[in-house]
Amino acid sequence: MAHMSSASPATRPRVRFAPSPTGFLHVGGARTALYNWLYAKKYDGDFLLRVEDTDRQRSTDESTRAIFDGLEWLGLSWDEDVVYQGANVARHYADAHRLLGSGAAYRDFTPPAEMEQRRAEAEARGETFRFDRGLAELSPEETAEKLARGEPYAIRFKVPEGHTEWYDLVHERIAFPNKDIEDFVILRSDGTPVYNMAVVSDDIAMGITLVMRGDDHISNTPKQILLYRALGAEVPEFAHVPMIHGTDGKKLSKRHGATAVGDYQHQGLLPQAMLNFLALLGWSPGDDTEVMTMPELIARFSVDGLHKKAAVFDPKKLEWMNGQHLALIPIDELATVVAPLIERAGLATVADLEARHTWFCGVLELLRIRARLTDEIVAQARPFFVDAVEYDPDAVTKQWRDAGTTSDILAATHDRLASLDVWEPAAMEEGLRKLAEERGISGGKIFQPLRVALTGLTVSPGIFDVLLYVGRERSLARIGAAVSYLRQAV
RNA sequence: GGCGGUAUCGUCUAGGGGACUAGGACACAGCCCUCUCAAGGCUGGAACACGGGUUCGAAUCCCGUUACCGCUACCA
Repeated sequence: MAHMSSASPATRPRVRFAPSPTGFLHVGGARTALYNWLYAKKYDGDFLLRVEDTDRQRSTDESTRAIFDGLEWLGLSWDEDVVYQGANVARHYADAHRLLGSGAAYRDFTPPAEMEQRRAEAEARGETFRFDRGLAELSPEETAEKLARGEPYAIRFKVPEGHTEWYDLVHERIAFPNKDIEDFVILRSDGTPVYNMAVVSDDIAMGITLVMRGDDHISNTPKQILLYRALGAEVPEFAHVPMIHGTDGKKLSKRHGATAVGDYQHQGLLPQAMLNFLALLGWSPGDDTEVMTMPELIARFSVDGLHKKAAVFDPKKLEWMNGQHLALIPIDELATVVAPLIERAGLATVADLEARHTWFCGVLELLRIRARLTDEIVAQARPFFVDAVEYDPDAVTKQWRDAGTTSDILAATHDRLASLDVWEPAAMEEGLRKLAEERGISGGKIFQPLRVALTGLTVSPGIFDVLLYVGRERSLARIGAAVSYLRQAV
């Protein structure tokens, strides 16, 4: 679409994210919010939040809270006050009546039950039900009569002849013949607004310049454009982004595992990794770049890179992405994120970690490269915090098979380390390699049993780093304890 | 059913007429590195849905078919 410049907006853009508070913040919603947020940041616009709570049956305060929490965790902060759609029903009502007054809409006295019956009958005959304006729109006399009798009525929009089209920022031109659009209800007979009416009324009031939302709204768009025009308002730009599917190609749902962003937060994901991953699910910078920080994402984001095709959510790649960000994040920042988790695991208090900040960061440096989730960091941090380790049975059978020779080697290892002048990796390695040479065994024959003695496990960071961060006293004590344990076992 | 949307490795994608024997990433397999595990490096298998056009030439443009998705409510 050469004639549309989607590269940058002419006026200060105002975009919005408009979730219904009927559940938790879904990854699909989070991504829509992200794209809107990115767009606002990129072009120095406003990112507004509107809670579409007009469905009183399904909307809950708990959901509203969960959506706020999710957005806050992700760092997708919004401008201005949150708009609650339910607070604007008076305006929606007034706008619907304005349309009635101008002749763009009409009263429909048909009881909902009758409409339903007609629909069912048509279906029973195997026909496609078509709404018949001729049956719904009454003459002025009939209308006046029913009005006088106080009969309830809904207000329907009178869809004009012709066709409705727009240049979607992701799909380019989309057109609908108006004959395929029924005269839709904009105000129910109980006086409450229907979705399309509320959305358009609110978007106009909020000064929204670009409506970026899921492509499940494509068929609502012509109705909304018609409403803008009938209301005499400027039609905003539209960008319909694709859906996110589960691994079976179906719309993402609970069956596909975690779909709420809160679940990922609790699984040990970094918000920037979640955002980076989500950004790439429906958008591409145009080259092979994948791992990006938020500033990079803002700099590179463009609606031109938005995709048309639904993407499948791959948790494996999300984890990989998190691993990349774990390696990228400034260590102090990581310490801030992990410290509360360490405390929750009962290993140390946040205050304690602050007091030993340098040491703590050193431990994190050791673990971050090996972990994909912050939870894994916490699990692997255990040996650095506890007083005595528990021996993993598998580790014992694998590395301590022969208790006699193992205890012998560990005892020698203990003495060699204890004789060191300085407690630092280079000296440790030199001493232990020399010991191995003297005994005519490989280094691994010393390092592996030692690893079990220090951590209780078969896997850990480099053994000299473990010795360094566990510290001289505790290391020697643990090795001694292992020797006793093995001698007792003999 | 009607209308609309979409269609490149298993998955995320690059590609916008010749640079494509189709590139990268995740996952998978092997190798290297190595005290274990990761990380990292290297290698490998793996895709243009199908059929017609347009063109000297199509993954790229057009049409159709198929498949999938969405909408079709006095839900949002």
